[in-house]
Amino acid sequence: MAASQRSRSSACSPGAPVELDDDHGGAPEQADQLRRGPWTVDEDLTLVNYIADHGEGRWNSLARAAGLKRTGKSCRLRWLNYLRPDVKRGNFTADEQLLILDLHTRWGNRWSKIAQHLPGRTDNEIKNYWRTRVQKHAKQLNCDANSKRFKDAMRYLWMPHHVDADDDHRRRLLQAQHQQHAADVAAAAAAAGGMVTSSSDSFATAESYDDVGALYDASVHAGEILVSGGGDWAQETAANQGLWPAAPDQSAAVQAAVGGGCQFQDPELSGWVQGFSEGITENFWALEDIWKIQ
DNA sequence: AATAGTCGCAACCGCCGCAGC
DNA sequence: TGCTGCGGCGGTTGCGACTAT
Repeated sequence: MAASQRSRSSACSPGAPVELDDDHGGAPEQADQLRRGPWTVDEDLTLVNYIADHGEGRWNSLARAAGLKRTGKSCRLRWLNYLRPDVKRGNFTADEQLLILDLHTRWGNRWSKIAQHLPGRTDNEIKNYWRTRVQKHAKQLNCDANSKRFKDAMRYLWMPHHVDADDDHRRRLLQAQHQQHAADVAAAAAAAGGMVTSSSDSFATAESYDDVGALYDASVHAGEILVSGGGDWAQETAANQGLWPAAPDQSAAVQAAVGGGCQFQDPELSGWVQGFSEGITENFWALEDIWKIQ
């Protein structure tokens, strides 16, 4: 679990008591014993086991009752961002990236609101993704990540792969994600001595390819997965399906789309995107990921 | 092989709004 | 009405891992 992650060994090393400076950190009598910094495996297990037995919520009293020398706030954050069984880890899929782009256009930095539409993703993860990757590429392009121009370009680059993906491909993607997820849940359960169950993750119980597909379809219907969840780009994509070339490689896809009648709202975008695709996309992990899968 | 620079992300910080008293 | 405790949010930090030289 935590052992597989890079830990943050700061001046507040694990086990080092610190003074309480949290704004609502919990029991004052424990202020001189509170720990900060990276969580240990033992702490993770304690928290997971306690929540499995008693449920989550009331974080300060939970921290005390569980015997954790952490603030309630820290426990909540650790659980929500890392320990929850339904937390999905790994790279964002093309669908997720497009969705983030679309939702960010609507809501800006409302990360928690955006995260509500990406099952298994946390606001912290989406925020980190946006700040480290999206903004990096916007910087490379010398434009604002919030600008319409940048977002149009990103949608353009991702959309051909997005719409070319047929249902089987989507299901394979989803299956892979949830197999990993199920493995993570199983690992968590094993680490917790079998006390953790994947109660909220129906995908983890899927036994066959068709099960995953059915769950996927149901989730899309239920709005849990917003593959084409009402964003303008998605509607445009659906309307234009068939116009995109089935590209054998990344550069060919971009070239074909640029020269293939793609209509940009910004008349200058076509040439700009072409330059982008020639110079920068090799660093764009999302595209690599997409093509790797194909 | 050593060093410097960059990246990714877990964890922390500070603020806000709400509920209960 | 003001105080206190709490959950939640967005922004920021800092360090290990990775990459370039």
